[in-house]
Amino acid sequence: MTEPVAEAAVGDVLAALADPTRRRIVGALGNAGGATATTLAGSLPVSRQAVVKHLQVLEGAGLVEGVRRGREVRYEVRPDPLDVAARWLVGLSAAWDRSLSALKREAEDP
Amino acid sequence: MTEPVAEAAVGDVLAALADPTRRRIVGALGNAGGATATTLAGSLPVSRQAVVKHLQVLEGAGLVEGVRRGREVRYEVRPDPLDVAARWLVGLSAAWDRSLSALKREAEDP
DNA sequence: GCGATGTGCCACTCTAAGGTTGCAGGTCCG
DNA sequence: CGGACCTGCAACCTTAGAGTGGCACATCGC
Repeated sequence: MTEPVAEAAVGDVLAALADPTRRRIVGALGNAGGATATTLAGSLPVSRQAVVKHLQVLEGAGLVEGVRRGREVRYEVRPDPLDVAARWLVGLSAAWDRSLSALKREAEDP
Repeated sequence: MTEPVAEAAVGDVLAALADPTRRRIVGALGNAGGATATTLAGSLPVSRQAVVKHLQVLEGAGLVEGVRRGREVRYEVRPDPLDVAARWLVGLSAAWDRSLSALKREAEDP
């Protein structure tokens, strides 16, 4: 029985990406190649502090990382946890497919 | 610019899978090949009604489907939305990698 | 028919997540 | 130095969601 990935870490990533605002944040961070919380708040319908909270959640999931540069904090994207979560989803899907085909076999050939 | 998948549907799947109890439910449903809410509640630390609510959320995301058979409702797993969500994650990861390598190029070769 | 079993729905509680405002503390620049 | 700018922290509000209990209704087996 292979234990592929840490389930809790995947849970953190899924929970982080479950929020629409956070998905917009990671999207903006992705194609801008990094930004500050203040800048992000400018193109979002929420306040700077709300963005900061979201960035902390994302950082907790390992999806972004803040780097202090002078008086500002630049947040960058960190793709590794995404790969882990994607692999987990694919693995689950494969397990389901196996289970479903097994059921089908059993139903058609008792 | 390809718009690969419906963002809202992916959000539903991620939100559904963000809850640990729901992950346990889909796991149990996966390797059991279907079960009823009452049966599931037997192997979970929550009540039957809580399981029913979770199953409704999962059904709303298209991850499971309930089939009535007599007086009981058997819930089965539906892997398609999982694939969609997995593809979305992979696509996002790829976009980030592109963005990161572009930044790196720019930094090393101005 | 009748009891046992399973489901559906309603009202209710409680906690945590998302959001806001206000203020204090660093940091850059004229 | 002193103002302008950005961040960090704390208190607070509001609502969605996770969970429970209770009761009515349908269905199977005897």
